[in-house]
Amino acid sequence: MPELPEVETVRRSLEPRITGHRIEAVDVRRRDLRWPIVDEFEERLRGRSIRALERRAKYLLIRLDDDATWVVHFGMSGTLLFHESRRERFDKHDHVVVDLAAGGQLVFNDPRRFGSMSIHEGDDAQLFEGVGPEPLDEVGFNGEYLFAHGKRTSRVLKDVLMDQRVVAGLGNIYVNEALFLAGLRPRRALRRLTRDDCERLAQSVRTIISEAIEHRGSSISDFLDGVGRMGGYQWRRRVYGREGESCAACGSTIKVIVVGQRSSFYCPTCQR
DNA sequence: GTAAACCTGGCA
DNA sequence: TGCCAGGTTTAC
Repeated sequence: MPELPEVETVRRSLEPRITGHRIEAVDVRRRDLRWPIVDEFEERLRGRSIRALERRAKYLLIRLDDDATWVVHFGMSGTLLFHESRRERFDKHDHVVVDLAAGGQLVFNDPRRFGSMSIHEGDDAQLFEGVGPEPLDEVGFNGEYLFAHGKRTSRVLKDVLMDQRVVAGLGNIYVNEALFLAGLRPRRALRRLTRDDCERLAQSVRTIISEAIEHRGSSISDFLDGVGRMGGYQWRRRVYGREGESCAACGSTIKVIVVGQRSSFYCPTCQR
């Protein structure tokens, strides 16, 4: 589910509701997520106040008043929902329940358990070691960066953009959409692109990610923000999940191929 | 590099 | 029943 725009949407929805609040109780109902929740998790959170909410790549970073960070990754199916009043009955996939002193409650739900949660001490450097630049950072991520990277790899565009070490936060939906906007096929080799191609591709990534954040992410099957609202970008998809439909730009039939084990949707006419 | 693995639910 | 899914790690 969540790529960068969805995580950012969760961050924005939760920020005004939980910033400054103190954590009163923590109930871990299931510890075997993608990485097991450590035994000390509850005691590290209990009594702390939430100082700020940030995001890096696809990680939600909940800053605590002791300078530790509560790190959340949503995997494919995770949600973190804020409830104004506490609940007592839980779904079988509600794995972590955090009660706030003011009366609210945060519930982490994740049917597939590809998500994870941990407490990180100190600064973020080691946490994000090897993670690529944010796509909206024009200094770290731009056409020249992609062009230079192309000199070091024979990989195809789809693989490169999906690689979190190259650029952080993109996933299958938005890589497909960015490649459509750039007019480039998923199987094109990065090393074969011109500087102009790379510039257009970097710009397309930024455009798609910005639009997706504006529209509060994509709810294709089950994404919800921090208060249970669906996103709106699913209505604006141009290729992802549209196999067999006609391209809005040219009318050709959208095709799907598998690249790097993931479905890649593209318009055979608009993308070359 | 490429594939298989993790896990559950929904749909053909 | 089998295949597919917004992700990431691990193992040939």
